Amino acid sequence: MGGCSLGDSQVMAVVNRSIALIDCNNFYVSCERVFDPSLKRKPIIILSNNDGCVIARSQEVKDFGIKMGVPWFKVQKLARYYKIIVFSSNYTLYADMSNRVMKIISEFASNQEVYSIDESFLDLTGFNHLNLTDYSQNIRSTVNRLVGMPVCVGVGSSKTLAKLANHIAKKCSLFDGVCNLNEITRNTLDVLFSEIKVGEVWGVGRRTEEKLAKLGVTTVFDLKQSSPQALRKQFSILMERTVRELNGEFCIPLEKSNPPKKQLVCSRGFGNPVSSLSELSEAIIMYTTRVAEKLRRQRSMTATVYIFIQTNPFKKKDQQYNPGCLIHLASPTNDTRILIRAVLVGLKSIYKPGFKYKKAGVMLEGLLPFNQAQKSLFDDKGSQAYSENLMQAIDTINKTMGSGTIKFLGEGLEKQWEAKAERKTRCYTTRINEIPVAYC
DNA sequence: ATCACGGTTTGCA
DNA sequence: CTAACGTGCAAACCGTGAT
Repeated sequence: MGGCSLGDSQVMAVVNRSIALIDCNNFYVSCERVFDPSLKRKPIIILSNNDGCVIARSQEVKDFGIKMGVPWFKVQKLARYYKIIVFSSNYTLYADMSNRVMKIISEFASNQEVYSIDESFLDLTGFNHLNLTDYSQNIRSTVNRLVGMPVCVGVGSSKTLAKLANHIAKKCSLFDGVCNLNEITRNTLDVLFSEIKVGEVWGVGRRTEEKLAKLGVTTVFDLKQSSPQALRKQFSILMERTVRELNGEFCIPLEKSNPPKKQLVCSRGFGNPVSSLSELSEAIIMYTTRVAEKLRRQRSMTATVYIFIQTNPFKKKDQQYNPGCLIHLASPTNDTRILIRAVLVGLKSIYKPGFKYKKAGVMLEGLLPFNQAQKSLFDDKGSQAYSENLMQAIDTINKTMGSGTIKFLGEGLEKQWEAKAERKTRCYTTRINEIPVAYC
């Protein structure tokens, strides 16, 4: 905090924060467009895993009124009518593009929180001598020039306001991609906020919006004028914070970008329903392998594994059966082989023939840092070291030669159950054999 | 009363 | 021809039994 050099002065100036939220426009769609510019200005849809739901849409598709998250089969005809171009999601490509974008953004401030695959907060407090609107325009053009990714920037004195500002920047072309709420007058702000539905506020979901409506709170302005104390009683501490943040109070600090996860999951629906124990085992082994890789990447150990299998809840006529099984391991591990042994025992205990299973998953809970993992009394130091070296070697080979180069026994090669991805583009940036010839 | 706990709900991207 | 509906987190909330 500047201006505090008056020695014994206890009065600290309350610095008005400047938080920016940089959010990519139609992120998945924009990733595809970077590698095929002919897709620009064309209507594009990206499908979720298993080609199940619509999870990203270009502006043209939003204008057609196709909603986020709708099952693909419900809009397939409409999509054909509008000549919409459809892709399966290519997470490898999107993750790599995200890393590039975040790296560039990180150069614009010392404190960055990567909030999601396409969003990042920056703390621009202390940059107030600059024109932050210009500075934000600079961020936009730099990201666009270096990786071809269009982004919008919202600036406010709290994370909640930065989010809201970003929403405004995206909706009103008047703002030219940057909305800085800190340089808008109080009266204009009130008008602006009374035109935005309260559901747009970060932390207010569908249920909370309904509940707020019953109290007569329907716009952002209404929520901003509400009493934080009163709302805390009816909702929770989160709602109190949200109201305070709307009024410019900085309550929710920026967090570390990659805190180790407390829980790791790998779950997936099947391309075709599965009934046999052998096929379920293959799927569960593959998910266990993936989740164990995540575990080692964040240098953690786990003492429990939870597995589940599920029938299709949308098929009301089918008999439903959704069992799960929590397994406590003798001592914390990150060894894929130990985890596989455990989950197979668990799977056998819950499996029943005669059901059409649609989805399965593996979950690791109560994770602890590798160096804190309490080794069990009878643990043999030699086998511990062997296990660590083996896993490290496998991870390195799979990382450099391509994931799946080394597999664990039982994952299967046929994989009849594997999810559908019939319209996937190439991994342009991460797989040498998928780079288009023209780029070589 | 209060706590720890586990399962459920909510929200987010 | 028909049927076809994601994944991965965190945290609050809430009922329960134990103390």
